[in-house]
Amino acid sequence: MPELPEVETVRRGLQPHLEGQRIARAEARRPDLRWPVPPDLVQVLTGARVTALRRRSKYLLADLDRGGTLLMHLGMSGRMLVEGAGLAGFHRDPAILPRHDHVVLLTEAGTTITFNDARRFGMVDLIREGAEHPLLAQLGPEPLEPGFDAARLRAAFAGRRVPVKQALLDQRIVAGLGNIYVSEALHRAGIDPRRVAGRIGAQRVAALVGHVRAVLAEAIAAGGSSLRDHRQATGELGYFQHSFRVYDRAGAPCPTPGCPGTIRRIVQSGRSSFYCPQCQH
DNA sequence: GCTGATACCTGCGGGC
DNA sequence: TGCCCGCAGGTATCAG
Repeated sequence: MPELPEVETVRRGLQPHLEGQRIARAEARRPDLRWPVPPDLVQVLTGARVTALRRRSKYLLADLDRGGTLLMHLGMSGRMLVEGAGLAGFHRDPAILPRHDHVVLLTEAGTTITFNDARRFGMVDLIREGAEHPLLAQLGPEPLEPGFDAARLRAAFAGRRVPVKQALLDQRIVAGLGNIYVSEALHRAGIDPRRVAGRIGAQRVAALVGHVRAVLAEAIAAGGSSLRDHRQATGELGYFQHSFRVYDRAGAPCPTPGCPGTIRRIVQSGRSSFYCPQCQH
């Protein structure tokens, strides 16, 4: 499910309920996620106060006052549900099955925070104090921060013979992009997703950087995209899917003014790409 | 080192 | 109505 905008939306929804709160009780109900939940997770979390809730790429990181960090990834179908005190009026979607509640945290304020993931592609792990987690070690720059610029992206593309679509999905090149926003950014930039990454000119790479930033910022402002699974932490829907120009719009007219093209779906590396053959080159 | 294919797991929608 | 198949927002691993 979630790409950077969805994870950031979840983080913002969770922040007031988790940051500064002490975890009164923790439960690890199902340890066999993509990577096994650490056997001491409950012991480490119980009684710890969350000092900060951060995001890095598509990962959520909750720093603990006793040292170490709780690391979470939502995979493709993961959700964070917030229920309990002060949330009157929130009703859990009955389609979210309790049997997929894998990790449950109860804060001292009486709020329950549940990691639910039907497909179990998500993960929950601990970063020990002073250690670096291997999943974070090789991540590229955050696309909304100054470290992501045209020079750096061009250098990362240099010599790469893979299609630009695939290169942008490589989290070592830029962290946080996924299938939806890569298609959207490439359409805005007028770049064919099949174009070889290392053969895109400097000007077009610079434009691409701007479009990546813009599409992510707009999606965050809209609360992310709600397709099959994504909900904000409070259960609300994001609405950026209504702004998709190409994603999941195969057969529709290209939205670029004056373009006579029709959006096409192709498969690259086993995943759908959507683009306009008329205005993306 | 780079690239493409595959696997992981479950739910949903479309076609028959 | 029920069954089967393909597809889905991610990422690590393996073979070539």
